[in-house]
Amino acid sequence: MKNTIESEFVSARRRFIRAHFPRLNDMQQEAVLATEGPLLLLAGAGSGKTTVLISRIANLLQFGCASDTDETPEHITQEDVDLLNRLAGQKNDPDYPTACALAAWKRVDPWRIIAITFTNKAAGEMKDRLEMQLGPAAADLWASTFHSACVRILRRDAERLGYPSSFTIYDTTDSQSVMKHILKDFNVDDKMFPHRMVLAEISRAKDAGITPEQYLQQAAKSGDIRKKKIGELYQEYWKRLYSAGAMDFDDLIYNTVRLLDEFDDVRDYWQHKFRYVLIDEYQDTNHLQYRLAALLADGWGNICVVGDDDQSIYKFRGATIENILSFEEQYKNARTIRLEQNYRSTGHVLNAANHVIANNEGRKGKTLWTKAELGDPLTLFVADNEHSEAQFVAARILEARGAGANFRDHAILYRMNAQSNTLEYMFKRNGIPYRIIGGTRFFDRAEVKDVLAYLCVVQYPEDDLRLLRILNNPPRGIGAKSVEAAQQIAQEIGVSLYNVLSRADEFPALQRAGTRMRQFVIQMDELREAAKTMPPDELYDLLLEKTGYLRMLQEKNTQEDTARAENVQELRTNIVNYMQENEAATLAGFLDEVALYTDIDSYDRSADCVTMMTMHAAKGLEFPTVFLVGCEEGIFPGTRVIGEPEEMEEERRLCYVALTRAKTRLYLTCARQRMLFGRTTANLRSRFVDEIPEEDLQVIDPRPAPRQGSGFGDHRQTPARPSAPRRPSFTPPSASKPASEPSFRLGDRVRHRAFGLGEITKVTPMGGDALLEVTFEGVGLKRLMLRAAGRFMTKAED
DNA sequence: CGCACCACAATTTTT
DNA sequence: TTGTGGTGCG
Repeated sequence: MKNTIESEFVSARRRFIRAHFPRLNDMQQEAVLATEGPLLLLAGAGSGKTTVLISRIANLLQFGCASDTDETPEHITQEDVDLLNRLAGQKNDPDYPTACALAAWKRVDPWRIIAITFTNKAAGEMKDRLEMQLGPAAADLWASTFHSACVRILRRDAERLGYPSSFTIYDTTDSQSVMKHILKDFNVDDKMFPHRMVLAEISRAKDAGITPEQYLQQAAKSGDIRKKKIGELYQEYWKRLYSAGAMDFDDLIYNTVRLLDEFDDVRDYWQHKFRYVLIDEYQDTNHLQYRLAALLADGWGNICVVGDDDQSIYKFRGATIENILSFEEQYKNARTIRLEQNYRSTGHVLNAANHVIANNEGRKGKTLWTKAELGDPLTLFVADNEHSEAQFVAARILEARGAGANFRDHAILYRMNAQSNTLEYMFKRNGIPYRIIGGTRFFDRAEVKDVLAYLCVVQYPEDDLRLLRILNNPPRGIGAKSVEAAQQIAQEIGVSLYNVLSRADEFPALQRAGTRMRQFVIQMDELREAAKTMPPDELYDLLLEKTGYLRMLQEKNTQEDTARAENVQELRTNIVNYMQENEAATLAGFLDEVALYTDIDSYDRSADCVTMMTMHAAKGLEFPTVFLVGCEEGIFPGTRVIGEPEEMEEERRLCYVALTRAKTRLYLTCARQRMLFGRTTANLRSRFVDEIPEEDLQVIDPRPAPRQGSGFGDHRQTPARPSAPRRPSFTPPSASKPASEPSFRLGDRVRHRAFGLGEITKVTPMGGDALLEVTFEGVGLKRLMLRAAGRFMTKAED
């Protein structure tokens, strides 16, 4: 380019825009300014990735492609250049808006940007932050998950593929349920073809873009009997979902890709619409998602993917690290920017994480660094068993709390959900408030699924799966036999089950329950009629009332059913919330939202609770103090990955993710002996712990092993011993109390390390231990177990 | 048809 | 150890 006033203007403009984002570091600014063409952003943990994404979008909206083009307005003057130079970063200057207008070039309309994230929560946060920075314009921007973006695209054109535009979404359990039925109907042994395995294979096939027919062809060619069978199951699965007007999670992506692939006008429409495509967490995309991203971005070629190959932990779900590793090959003109400065953790934490991940082979390679201080070294606590491990964690938390920290500053991460039990138990005894993320999700609970199934059937009666779920629930005298007969008929004459039920009197085979079936249909039809005019919340009330579902729970009157009834009520709250957030709230919209909703979305950091979750669930979160429990060979890394180098690398990445969640304090714990699934095992400490440099790790071992190196024999599995001796604090009633344990009585004034001064208001002896109710000043009532909490409490002298 | 009892298996799971 | 799913009986 000529060295004229134009080129001066271009560089001044770039400087000006750069200065518009003063709080970003150089690399972050580069990432924000590089708007055009393919961009790979390798963003390490805690490197301010989200801030960059937000700023990038802000840049597009405010300045368009100005920071990344040589194009200029006509008739540039020296004054223009001077203005930009003078006002760079001077946001308070009255002329600043003028300068901004001068700098802007081809500003982007918000609806031309699509930002895809992996969780609703991430999408929601992005939207919130954008709205905060940019005002209402952000509302028109697509910030959503892959799946909800696909639902939006499909709702518009699913009919092209033969699906009703009102298709329902099957979640994992729904898919499993369909597959189980298929296996039964096909007389296939669940042992030879476990439903989960078949579904995984189908998922893989869809990921590779293989239809059932293609799959069967391939199977025939290879002569593989097993493959042939799976092909048949795949075909039937496809057929059933298709005729139920349903898509599973994979279908949402798969069908969107098909839609864009096969229909030029549809592809043109979306490609033209989305001028800038952003994909977050790119390391976790699968092949299908990669294709979708490419299809969406192909129009303008402006695709920015953000990810961290070291944080890829979802290979088992089909994510392929290849997408990120080969991005530069896929897009020859791609630029790559690395964000390696970490703003989250202290030096020791980062150092440990860097060293652990350095043991992996298949990575792009990057090293996080920080300006922060070294901080405290990590602590490894070697516990005798899982109880003393939990005790250690509880003690540290109470200590910190006593020193002014909040419970919410602490997170406990474990490899598998089963590990949470012991911790929960210990926290309950010590009155530590906690919250568990994951495990059985709210929307996975039977009663919630039941009521949702009712809503689904109201919305779309052809949904056989949901219909079967509710048909005799609450019991209506429509037994398995009658249902089976009706299904048979439905299959024979090729109509939906609902259709058969609605004219059950026509079929002699259904005379037993025919009347009851028709009653049911009448009831559902009334609800469907009501649904046309009634708002979702009222419809919900009517449904509970009419179907007698709530009544059934209330009448049983057991503790469990009361909880279930509460959950059913809780779902109503969800409906009301949904209605408040969406002006044009419809039942269909609510069901969409629910289908794509997960637990982690509802994680709210405001409550003062310790957070417990799996390491997987912790991705993207951060906490001042993190406990990584169960750092043992056989648990983390798990038995299954030992001896599998690739799997081990994924496990190590998981470790990297876990370590980098911590801001300042990081505790690792392992137990010499642990009972899991009713088995007691002795495990070596995790190899990942050994990969942490000595200077970053302080080991606390209250009982160092008396003899060492006696070989593997010490660590092999031992059979369960139900009456194995336990730690003193858990001794059965017969054992004598340690003399040091103080005795507390009703009315005693006490001082607790974490909760401060209080008075014992109730003492309930319980099997050698005692449940204390203590009213603490400023904290309120806490229920504590004497044995567990006693060590944190002294009698207060008045 | 509904309930109770017993065998069996149990990484991780953004959608 | 815990939860779930299948079978058999009342």
